[in-house]
Amino acid sequence: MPELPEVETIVRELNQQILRLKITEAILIRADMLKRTGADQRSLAAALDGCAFDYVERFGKYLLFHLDSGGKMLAHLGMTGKFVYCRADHPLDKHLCSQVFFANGWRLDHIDVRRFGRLELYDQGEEIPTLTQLGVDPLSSSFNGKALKPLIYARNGKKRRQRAIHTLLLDQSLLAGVGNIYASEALFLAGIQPEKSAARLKTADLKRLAAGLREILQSALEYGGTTVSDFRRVDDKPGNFRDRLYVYDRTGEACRRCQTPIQRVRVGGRSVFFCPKCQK
DNA sequence: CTTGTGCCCTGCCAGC
DNA sequence: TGCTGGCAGGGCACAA
Repeated sequence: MPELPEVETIVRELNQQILRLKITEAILIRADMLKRTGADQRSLAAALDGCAFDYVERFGKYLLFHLDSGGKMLAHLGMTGKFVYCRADHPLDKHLCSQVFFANGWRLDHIDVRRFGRLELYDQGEEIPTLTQLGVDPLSSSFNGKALKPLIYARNGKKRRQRAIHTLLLDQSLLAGVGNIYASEALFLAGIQPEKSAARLKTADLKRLAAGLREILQSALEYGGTTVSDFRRVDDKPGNFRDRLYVYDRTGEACRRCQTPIQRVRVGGRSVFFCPKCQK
């Protein structure tokens, strides 16, 4: 599942490979992937044909493609989405959702098995509400323990949140880009039990949690992201961070720090992994 | 406002 | 062997 490091990996690769290439044709194959009202099968071609991408940006787990027309294409990869840049005659994937053909004889495929992902088109100057609602980005320079305070205090006032800290880490309006894998990993690095109520966290816990988030996201990025099953880079190759995970998907395996078997629990309907000895 | 639930969708796997 | 049911999950709509 593409989270912050995986999306950042893709964005960097796209910026190296597809900028300023003239788009000869864009085809929407799965019309239901284009989510905004009024969008139909022809909308993608209408927005992209004859243009070129100026640059691609990441906001949390979203990719924002800037067109030289001033228009923008917002993409989310959901659970199983990927962008693959390949020669125009490369075989078609069974789960192809859209294609962008370039004048250099290559194409960019958007492929998504479960179709939890989405594309949205925006005109020049149009506001993108999806992005303005996102919380702080854990790789931004200003990110620290203080930036995590919205996780433990309700939006208006001093009332403390009672929910499990793991659940709050997944809330994109509080913290943008963290998903199930890195929430588990960061809580391990911070030594915090994932079911612990946010109300019981202290300033020192938030400081360790912020440091843990930065560390795990930064190192995952250096390894091109984590592939559990579906994530692929733009060249269709997997990321290399899976072997370095501390707890995620390691039920029963030895903790890398104390050898205690890693446990799996359900928190807020999600599978969460932790070391019962290292995390309190 | 907060919090919880079910839905979207397909591949995979256990069980018969 | 081949079918079936359950499970997985990010984001969103909706309910309480």
